[in-house]
Amino acid sequence: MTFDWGPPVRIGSNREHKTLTDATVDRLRGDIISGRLKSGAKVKSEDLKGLYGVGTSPIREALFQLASEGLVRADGQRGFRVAELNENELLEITDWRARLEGEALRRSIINGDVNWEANAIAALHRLRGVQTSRDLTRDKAADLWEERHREFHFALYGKCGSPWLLRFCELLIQNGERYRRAFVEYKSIDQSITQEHEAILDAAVKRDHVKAVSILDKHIRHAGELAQKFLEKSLAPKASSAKLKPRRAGRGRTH
Amino acid sequence: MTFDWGPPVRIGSNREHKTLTDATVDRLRGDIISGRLKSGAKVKSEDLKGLYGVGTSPIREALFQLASEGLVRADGQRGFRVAELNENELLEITDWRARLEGEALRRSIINGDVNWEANAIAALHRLRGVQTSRDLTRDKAADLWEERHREFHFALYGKCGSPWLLRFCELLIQNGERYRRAFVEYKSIDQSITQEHEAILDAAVKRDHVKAVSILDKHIRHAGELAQKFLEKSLAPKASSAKLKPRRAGRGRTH
DNA sequence: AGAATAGCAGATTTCGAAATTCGGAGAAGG
DNA sequence: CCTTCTCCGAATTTCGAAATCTGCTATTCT
Repeated sequence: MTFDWGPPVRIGSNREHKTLTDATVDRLRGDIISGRLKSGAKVKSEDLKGLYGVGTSPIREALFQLASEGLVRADGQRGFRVAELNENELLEITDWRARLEGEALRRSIINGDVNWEANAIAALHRLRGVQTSRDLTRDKAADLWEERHREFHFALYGKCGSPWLLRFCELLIQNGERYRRAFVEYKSIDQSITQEHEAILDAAVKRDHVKAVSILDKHIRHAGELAQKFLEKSLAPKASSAKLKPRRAGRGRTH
Repeated sequence: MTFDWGPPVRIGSNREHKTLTDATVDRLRGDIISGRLKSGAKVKSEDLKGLYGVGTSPIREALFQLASEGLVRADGQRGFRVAELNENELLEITDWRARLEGEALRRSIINGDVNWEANAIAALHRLRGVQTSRDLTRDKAADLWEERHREFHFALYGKCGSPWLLRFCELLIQNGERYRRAFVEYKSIDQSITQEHEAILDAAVKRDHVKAVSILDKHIRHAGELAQKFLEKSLAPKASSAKLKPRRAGRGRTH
């Protein structure tokens, strides 16, 4: 009967979709974060209507929601486009992720009970499970790894006791993930990333929040630098491919 | 020609409304923050359609946007309601406001140029201008004071250099303002509040960020405690008025 | 009488089409 | 030849009605 307070904290795909709009939000969000919809691409509701098989309203409603989350920009009465990626924002997101997620982890370690530990352990185990997948470049596999990865992090932060903090982390993680998936070509997961996860969980379960937060900080900045390296490489070097963000997004006028 | 990066940072009422939906968002947000739509109240699109004189779509799109901002909750297929206020959230918002706005102010003082100073001074001057209004309980006057107040704070934070930080501050301020306006019965502005504004601006212009941030911190926690005091008084004491959230909200059916 | 089910009225969600708006192509004028 | 204005097609926004869903009420069965 009593409502949860604080902003709704919901990650990625929820099991039950009561509403067509909800389903569309998740699907669209997934397509943007994963990079299937490219940075800066125009989003034509007409196209999505066909693609997702829903009417105008759910798509439009989803678009407005994602605009508030920073994944999409509403452009006057000129429709919507996928938010542009840029290096400054990556830096900013990485920095705030490190700060806020660090705080969330610290508080969770202080507040967390055995159940919290169990959830985190379970989440890391599930993450290990998809780790072994050979081919993470395939959409399906990458989606799955990222989902488990998010779940692990949020299992860690779950007991921070602050819905707003969780919401902020969620927004940052979501937007940050776009950079990894847009630029980092990971065939298989870097071993050091995996080790960091283990180390964070270990310190967390031992209630050593100083150590845990310190590793998490390194983990996040590490990921940020990796993405940044690729991003620079993509933007700077060969002016030939300068027009990355290839037009191939909108399928309107080929040629 | 080039897009601003980072999430869109827009406060309250924007000058130009290109789209009916945009106008509806601002209007609805105003009605929620000001308390004209009460905490927990059901939001019937049918009612708003009549009240605002627009069709289903703009209202629905606005509702989804506000849901992402935390002012409204979307409830399965059971429609929307104004987000509930509660004491825990007030505490949380106050704490995060102090932290994040403090950081925003610190960075702005470090980055800010003469123009930034000028804007802040001008904003405070405009705030002083409405300060003299006799009757701040009237919607119009309170709306104006709050708008100027927000503008002053944001003028201060404007040079923090971090769109995400600004966005977070914006969300917190918005949601925090609801508590003041729901519970604090301010006939005239407390003198100490006014003095704090002056002191913050003074320290900011003198580039003393330690002092400025310290006063800001006090300012925010001060406002939080004030709201909390009233909130407790409203919730706890007389079970008689247990059904606070008096009906007088919607001016639709004066029965 | 109590519990469970069917039916109904009120709301909400979803659709498809009408009305606006944008941006460019082409004509007219300098 | 360049600029400005007008008109047209494409896309977006907005509306209003049809389809669904929810929660309550009345009815029926045990």
